[in-house]
Amino acid sequence: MHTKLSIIDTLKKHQLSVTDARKNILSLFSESGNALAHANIEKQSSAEFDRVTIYRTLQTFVEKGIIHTIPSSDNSVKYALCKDECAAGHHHDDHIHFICDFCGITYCLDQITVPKIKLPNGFKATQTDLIVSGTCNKCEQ
Amino acid sequence: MHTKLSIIDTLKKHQLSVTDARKNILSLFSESGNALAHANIEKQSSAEFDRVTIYRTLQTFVEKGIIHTIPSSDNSVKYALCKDECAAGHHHDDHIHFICDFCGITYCLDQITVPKIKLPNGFKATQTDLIVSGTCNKCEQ
DNA sequence: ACATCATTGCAACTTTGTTGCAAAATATTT
DNA sequence: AAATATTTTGCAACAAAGTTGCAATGATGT
Repeated sequence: MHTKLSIIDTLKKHQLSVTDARKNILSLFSESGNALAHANIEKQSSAEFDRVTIYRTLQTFVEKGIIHTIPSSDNSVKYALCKDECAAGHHHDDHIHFICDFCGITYCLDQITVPKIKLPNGFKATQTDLIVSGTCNKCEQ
Repeated sequence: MHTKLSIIDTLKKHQLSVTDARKNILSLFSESGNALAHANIEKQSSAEFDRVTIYRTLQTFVEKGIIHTIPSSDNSVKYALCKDECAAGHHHDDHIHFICDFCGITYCLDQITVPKIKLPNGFKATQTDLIVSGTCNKCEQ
């Protein structure tokens, strides 16, 4: 097992200067545990930071390998914390994302890994995203 | 095997009135063969149809089961023709989508089906999207 | 504490998506 | 085939989402 890095240590580890916006937004992710969309962040850290700052912070975090994007069908990309093995430019988030149709929460199902897919000749995969949607364990009756 | 439906027959089959916009946009899909984003359609049928018409047409096609959406990480949902088994409200597009990082083309790899995923207790899947990105067979050297 | 470098907020803008309504086109009835 | 009913389209106006340049503020290392 590994020890959980503090917010500040995580930023320093990725050679980022420690600012209020970054500390705040990063802690939103670790507190929530699940994926967040830009809109979520804008509401939760309400009126604290400029929209532009949030855009740029998310962008920086993705570049540095702190968070990764999760594709979606409704024009609202979500972001979630990467596992520790992710480094700048090298994302290794081969787990499954589950989007609940009822509560809207996006879960990272770290336990389940994406099965290897055999592609047709000439196709080479660099990234694989598996997005499952349906009903989560809180919303089932 | 099944016989390929004409553009007009496809529209009628789904109880849609046959209009220029629908014929035109639907034929763009069957000619291209691959997935198209709203932006592609707006360019290809340039200045012919209002932006709003394209939005509404795509929405209608999705509702009727003529096309399906393909999630993406860059805030640009793409659309592709459904296989014939799709009906209104019931999409059965359990194939893999491949997005080429170089040419940007999104392929529907109909040959390969998405493997069944065992979810944690309490999670029920209604839809599964598998998006692979990398280099396609035209762009490899 | 100071100088340097990076980050933030503001303003202005572009792009993307939505809604209401009148005009035009399609479908339906006689 | 013409008249009516129903849908669809385009326009305008708007709302939301994302981008860029630049001055001011804040962080970092010596």
